[in-house]
Amino acid sequence: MDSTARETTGRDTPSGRQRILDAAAHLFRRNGFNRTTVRELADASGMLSGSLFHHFQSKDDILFQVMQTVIEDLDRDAAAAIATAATPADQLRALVRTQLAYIHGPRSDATTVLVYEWNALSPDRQALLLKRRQDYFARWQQVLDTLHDRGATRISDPTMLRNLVHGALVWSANWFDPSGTSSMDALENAVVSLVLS
Amino acid sequence: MDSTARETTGRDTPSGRQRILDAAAHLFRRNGFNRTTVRELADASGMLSGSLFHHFQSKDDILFQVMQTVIEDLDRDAAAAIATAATPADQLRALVRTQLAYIHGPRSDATTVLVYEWNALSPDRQALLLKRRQDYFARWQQVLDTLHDRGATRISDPTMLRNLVHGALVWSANWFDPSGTSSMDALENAVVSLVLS
DNA sequence: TGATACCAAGCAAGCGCTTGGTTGGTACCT
DNA sequence: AGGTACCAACCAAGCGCTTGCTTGGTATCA
Repeated sequence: MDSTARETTGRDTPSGRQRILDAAAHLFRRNGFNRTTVRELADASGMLSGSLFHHFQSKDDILFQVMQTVIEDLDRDAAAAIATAATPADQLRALVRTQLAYIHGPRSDATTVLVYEWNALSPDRQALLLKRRQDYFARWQQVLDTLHDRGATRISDPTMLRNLVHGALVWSANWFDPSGTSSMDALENAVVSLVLS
Repeated sequence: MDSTARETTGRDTPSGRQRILDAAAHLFRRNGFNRTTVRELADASGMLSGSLFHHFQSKDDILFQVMQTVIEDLDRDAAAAIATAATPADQLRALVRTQLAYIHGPRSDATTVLVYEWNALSPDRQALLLKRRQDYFARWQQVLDTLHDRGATRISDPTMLRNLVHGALVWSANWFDPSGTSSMDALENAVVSLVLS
């Protein structure tokens, strides 16, 4: 499901670079990119602020790396999940499950940062990530188009449906508690049944 | 629908205070609260930075006032919209329409700021707005509970449904263009049909 | 011996906010 | 009617602090 283990030197102790990325995802999510200072980030990574810039060019670059890693992994996992699904309905479910796993699983910090701190990233670096974003949305679009052609969706405009579902999914980061009363399966079922007629 | 005309001295020229609030909503939405400086805000309001603090205690206070105004108006308008609806299904439609009017209408800046800059507000000021937020959600909850009791919804958990729909609605600020090809009526219909079975 | 990873110290710029003062308008008193 | 007092709204300047980032050096290990 993920590839968190990359960028380490030993087998168990994350490298400085990875420690920074993990701490950044966590802090950027909780306090936002601009409210997080390089000193806080260095502190959480177990070093002094100046040492961050041995690993990254700038604070902006750290945000970019966090986002790039997660968007590439998400797109790859989504493609793999679709490939193993037999029917279009199963493909939809696979997409929903993959997205929910990113939003609420071990990569939740980086995923939430990707969605909600997008505007904090400098426009030129946004442009570098845009293609992957479009690729990912194109996978959704194709599945929903197919379902629509077969009359299986309850909304006539597949693009609008994709946007609405995407909103419902990413907003769940703000209210859904995976350890709470309702399970992630229940959430998955609810989202899928929103789409299908 | 709104009460934008308050806080003015003449009939057409907004007071300094209102100019600041309008500019703040616009800038906070486009650049975020923390990336907006008091100098930028003052410039957009036609005064120098120090003069802002004649009208407000702090930059934080400006954000608070923007949010408070819009949340109170939204809650009031939602209550009024429900009151004029005959059936629960009409009440749902009224809620959707009201929310969409705020997200994409003349109050879109302040509404988007309320949703997406919530965490930029200091916790003590968040607490001051929490009751209104809860009141607003309670209106949704009541309508969805009623629909659920009558078997009119397609998801068994009304609270989960409320959260999913809320996400779909607020996310539309990031993609929907009211002046584009698909109208706001189409969006309203899509959201309503997402809920009803 | 050279590369890697970090520390210690601090710089330049920009931040939110404060201060003291000016101005035009309104209310009151005689 | 004219003088006085007051006031909101703003300007001009800058203070104290934090910010992202740089620099020069040191320890470790290949």
